[in-house]
Amino acid sequence: MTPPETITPPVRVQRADARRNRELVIRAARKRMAREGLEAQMEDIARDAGVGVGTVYRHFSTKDELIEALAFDRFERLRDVAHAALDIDDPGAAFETFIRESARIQTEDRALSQVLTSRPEVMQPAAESVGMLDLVAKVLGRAQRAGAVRRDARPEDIPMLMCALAGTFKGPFASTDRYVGIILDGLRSPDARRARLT
Amino acid sequence: MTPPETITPPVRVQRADARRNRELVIRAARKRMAREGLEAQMEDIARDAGVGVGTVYRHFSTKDELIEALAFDRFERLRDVAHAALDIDDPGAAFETFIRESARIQTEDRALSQVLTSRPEVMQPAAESVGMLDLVAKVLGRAQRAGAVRRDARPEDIPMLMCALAGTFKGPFASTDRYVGIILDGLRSPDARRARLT
DNA sequence: GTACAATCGGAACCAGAGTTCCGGTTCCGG
DNA sequence: CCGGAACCGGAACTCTGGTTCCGATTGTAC
Repeated sequence: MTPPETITPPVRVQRADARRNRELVIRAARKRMAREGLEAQMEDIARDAGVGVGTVYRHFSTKDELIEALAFDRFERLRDVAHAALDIDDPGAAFETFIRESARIQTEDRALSQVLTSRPEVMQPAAESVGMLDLVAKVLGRAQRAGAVRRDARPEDIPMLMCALAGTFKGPFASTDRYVGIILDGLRSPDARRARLT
Repeated sequence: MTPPETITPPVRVQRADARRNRELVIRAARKRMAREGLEAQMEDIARDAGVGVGTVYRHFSTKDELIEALAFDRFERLRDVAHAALDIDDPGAAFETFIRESARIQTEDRALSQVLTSRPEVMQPAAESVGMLDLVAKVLGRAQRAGAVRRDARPEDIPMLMCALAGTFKGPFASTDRYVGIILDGLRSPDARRARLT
């Protein structure tokens, strides 16, 4: 029997500078990609983070892996938004808040909207990891039962429509709020829409 | 005075094979790009057309130029759709037809939707060359005056919303018709929507 | 039929962006 | 403090895909 104390814990604790640099890289990547989208360059990200490209690759062995990490991160935020919506009493208002808030998050992050529209292989696992579809189904179902949203809307429609909105942010004069409003009206149940006008 | 007959007409008539090849290239490019989007490769296009890359470049001195040519082409089709819509008597139906038909055209051509969502510098001249905005304004205005479409919709919204739809075609289970329907409902005037339900 | 200019084909070239590599540096346990 | 493993930086490499070049070919005017 080897004495127990010689068994080094298999999880090597990361060196402090490594941990710090990883954080710097993530922060820089988030900022760059929010502005420039997925085509932001590794070189630039590294420079912003104040490290060399090599360091970036030590932490994320590939650009896609970095993108994926950021995507997961964003979806956690979306999950929080959904949870917050579920805390709102009025189901219709909850739904609207959820949609508007998610749209805002996308507006602020070009990379996210690109992942949504053209990287299903990245988006799906990220969405799944936070149980996004279930959450959406909850928010939507509640609004439908309350008669605020049309019956024939399906949970999968929501991400799809978010994708759709994602496309519009680049246009010369896109006022996303207007489009969100139009889509919300399109999603409303006829009754709800009529009620809104009084 | 030089004898008039020696003055060669400045417009050199293109050789027959050149004209034919140009057509082949365009056709091949259209097909490839409809399927694969803007990232379709010159090499592949050339192969499909049965010519060498050099030949492609003789006719379109750059990939962007080729893309532009195809875009112009597509916009001509959209213009025709708009004209056809203007021939429909019922303004509301005309509007709906126009939207649905344009959406269909986009569904069938990935490159077009990519140009719409991420190449304003290509799209704008193309749209302008066929007077797209005016046409849209006409179709929309008529529907609005007839009370079929909400008053606060603006002509620029339409291309924007088309852009939006363009984003959704790639998703795993996108039934574009549903989304077009939702957006149409969102665009309808409350009266029109109510009337629809009876 | 001939000549010559336009055209063609595709190998070679080039630029950009991701990725690798390794000598130098830094943290950390003893 | 010291030794060495972990980590860093960034020059160099690679791979991809657009673009160029030029000898061979082909259409057309005479």
